Amino acid sequence: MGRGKIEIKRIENATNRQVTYSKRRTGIMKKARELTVLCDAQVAIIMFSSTGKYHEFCSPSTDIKGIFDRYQQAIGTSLWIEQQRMGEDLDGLEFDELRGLEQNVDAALKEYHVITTQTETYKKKVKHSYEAYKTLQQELGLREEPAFGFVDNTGGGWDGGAGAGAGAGAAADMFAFRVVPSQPNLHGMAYGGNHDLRLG
Amino acid sequence: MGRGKIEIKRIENATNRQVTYSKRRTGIMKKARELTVLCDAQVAIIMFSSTGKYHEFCSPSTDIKGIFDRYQQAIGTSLWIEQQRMGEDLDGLEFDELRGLEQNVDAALKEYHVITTQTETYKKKVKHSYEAYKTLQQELGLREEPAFGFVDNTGGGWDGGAGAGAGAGAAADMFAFRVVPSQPNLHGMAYGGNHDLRLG
DNA sequence: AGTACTATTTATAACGG
DNA sequence: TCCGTTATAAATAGTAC
Repeated sequence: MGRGKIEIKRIENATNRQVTYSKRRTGIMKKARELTVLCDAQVAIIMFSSTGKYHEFCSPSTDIKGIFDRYQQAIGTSLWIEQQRMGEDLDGLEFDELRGLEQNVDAALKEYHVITTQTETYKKKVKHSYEAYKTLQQELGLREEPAFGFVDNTGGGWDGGAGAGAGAGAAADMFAFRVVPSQPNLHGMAYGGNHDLRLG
Repeated sequence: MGRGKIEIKRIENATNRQVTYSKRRTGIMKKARELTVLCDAQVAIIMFSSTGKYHEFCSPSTDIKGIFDRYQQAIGTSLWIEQQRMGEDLDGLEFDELRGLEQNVDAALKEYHVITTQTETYKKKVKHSYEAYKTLQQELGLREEPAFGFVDNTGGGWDGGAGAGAGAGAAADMFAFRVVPSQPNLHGMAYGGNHDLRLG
């Protein structure tokens, strides 16, 4: 699709690589959007360029987290079935332990969510500001259709996923962010609280 | 791109919709693969058809979970910075509480991981069987290049993500699966264990 | 880092097993 | 539902701004 045919192998020239990345990223995002509309499908795409910038696409009426959750559940269900089969050869103890721990973790997540709520209020303010800014930016001449979750971190700001329904989705994001181990911004910060989680 | 131009709107005929989904899914997956090779990018794609079937693509040397984690971290870092800024208007208490809870949840995850290890052994066996099967299938005539994480749940089986480096990644998947709320297969199963998580 | 311009290559809609 | 064929629409490599 171009003046000449190209081999599918790493483009060594960094500039050309970046240009091709931009063009093809746009193409894939468009295809994804068409697929969701034509075929009533849910699609989530995350991309990181070789320079570390990320871009995303997400079907309307949901967000990346929502689709990833659904994916985990789809994978998890078959995993669990496999494990049940294998469990026939085991004494079943570790599954009981897993279930017990799951209850504890779930309870922890609930408490975590409650405490996060207050912070959510402020998070939403940032998000709404950013979205207002994005809307304005679009009205000033961008042809790209709204109502889709394109995101460009070049703006240095917030997740601009337009389809994301604020509320619970935002809270879930917050948690997922928290659980990521070794969150760099936490280092060197004093902790004075004293929450003792005793669950179950 | 076809005998006639089509409007980008939902295809009402279910059969045609499914056919178009299959064709265009293949096209997007191919484009994604080319992008990863040409531009040295990381790409993760999750799709759900209108009938609920899922398909995925993932760059080599990682898995969907890994890319999603990176995405969360990329999003999360800017979130955290925003929150630090907003924190100047607050007394900082909820951040301390969050940090404390994070420590507890992290500790819970560690213990969870330990107990999961035993089960991992069996999970890997399933995975390796599946990969062996896939390899054989490819050698028997499929032209599709290996070394990419295409997955088709139609096979009713395991995540075929070839690039996934077993070990820790698999454990992380296991946890994520567990934490998904309302995991249907857990209902109606007795729990006899008694793990009391007391952390911090 | 976009945008615009084409000659080409590629994807795919419609149709037939 | 999936595979092959073919005319056509779309994407894009190369290029210059």
